[in-house]
Amino acid sequence: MQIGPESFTAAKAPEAAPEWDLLLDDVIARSSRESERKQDRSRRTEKQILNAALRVFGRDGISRARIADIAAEAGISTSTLYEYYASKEDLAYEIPMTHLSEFFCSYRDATNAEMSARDRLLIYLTMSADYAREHSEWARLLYLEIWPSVFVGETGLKANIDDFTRIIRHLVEQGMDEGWITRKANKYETAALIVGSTNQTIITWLLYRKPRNLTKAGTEMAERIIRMLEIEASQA
Amino acid sequence: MQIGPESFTAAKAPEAAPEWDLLLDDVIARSSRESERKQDRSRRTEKQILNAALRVFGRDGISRARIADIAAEAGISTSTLYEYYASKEDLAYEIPMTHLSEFFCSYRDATNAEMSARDRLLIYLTMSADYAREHSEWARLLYLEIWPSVFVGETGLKANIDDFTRIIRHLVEQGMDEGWITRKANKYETAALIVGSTNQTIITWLLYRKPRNLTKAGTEMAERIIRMLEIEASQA
DNA sequence: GATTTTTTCCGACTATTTTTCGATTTTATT
DNA sequence: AATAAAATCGAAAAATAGTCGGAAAAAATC
Repeated sequence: MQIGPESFTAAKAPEAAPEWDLLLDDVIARSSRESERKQDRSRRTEKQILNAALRVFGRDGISRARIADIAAEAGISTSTLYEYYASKEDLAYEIPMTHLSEFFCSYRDATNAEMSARDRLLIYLTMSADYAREHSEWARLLYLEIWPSVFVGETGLKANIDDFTRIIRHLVEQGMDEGWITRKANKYETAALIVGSTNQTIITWLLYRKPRNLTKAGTEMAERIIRMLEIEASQA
Repeated sequence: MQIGPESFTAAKAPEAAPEWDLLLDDVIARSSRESERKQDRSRRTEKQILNAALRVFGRDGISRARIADIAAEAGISTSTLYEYYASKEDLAYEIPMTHLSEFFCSYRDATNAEMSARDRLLIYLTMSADYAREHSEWARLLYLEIWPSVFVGETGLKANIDDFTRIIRHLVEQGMDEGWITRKANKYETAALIVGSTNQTIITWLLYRKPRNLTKAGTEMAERIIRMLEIEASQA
């Protein structure tokens, strides 16, 4: 039995809702960082750089992409680019942020604490796949180059990527409370199963454009995993 | 009904065994390539380069690693290294081959066509995780840097990585024949679920060294997936 | 609205790393 | 031992990343 702030609250069920909202708010706050630039002009430049970087990185991959190309694509000189980002790596790791933030926001808009964890998980996985389809250049960068990178740990992006799986772990816990996810299996293992299956579907599509319809494949995969978890939990 | 060599064989069951062996032989043949060097001296150099590259890439990652460091580690000049590999990228993509070949061989030794597909799948997944633990530098390179890379498609390595999942797809088909994998779900989807879950476990371990015991985690994950597939198939 | 301060931008430069090439050494062949 | 072939290396070129001081633009102050 743990001693903590929750010990003094009356019931557990009513507590779940605000806790979920707090998690999402926390995640969104961390992923959306305001520009520190003073002039409109340079906030525009900032966006131009990020857009150009997304295009060039998406086309050439991080290692093959050249800073000079990105600067040219953004319509500025290379030295100006260095005014904004200390290195190519820094720039690369900055890109996923913006979209991740947008994704988390649209996910928050699409759900609310009254929904069951089961539905929220289904929506989360479905939206992940669909968002990757809609923003395939960004997804290429995130899923194929940055997520698995050894060095994410050294950047501010790490927390954002961890948040992606933290949400799933949280939903797994709620799923256990709701009774459709077994408590016999380790929650981290369950989360790995969910994340891994979904990401594999997305990655395969990014690399081979198979299956053709990622939205459909993502939804089917999500529905199947949830169904399998339910059946598993219903067994003795 | 397809017309082909198999049409003239008597039964289908006896055919399954050689088919499996052929697949494995094919995979192993593709992954193990002999050196084309004429002198012993340079076959030694070749190995020194690959060993050095594994260490340096594993430590620094592909993009940060420097050719000069690898050459120094191998005890040769950088220009000699270029005599062997046309570029850093070429070198990086050559490394996974040797170990993949070794993995496929030890997998073949650990199984035989008399075993059920269920057991062969269990062993495959368990051995994958265990092999990654034993060769963590190599695994880092393969799982975190090369497998997801956009450019694997342009190299000879692509076929070897595809083989890794091809074996799983083949086992899924046999699992359907054996009746413990449902035919209602797409076999590619089932394979994605299996590969994704397993890889996610390995990748998490490589990045965070969690869970502590990868061999145990890999085995548990494999057993759980198979159990879930069995339950799924047993449902109406 | 002129001047001062801050912010942004760029050209020219340096530093680092990759890659090439011809000369040299080593090994195999006769 | 002479010759050919294979392998190695040092030095220099090519490519790319990254720095710096001052000009230009914008904002703030008077």
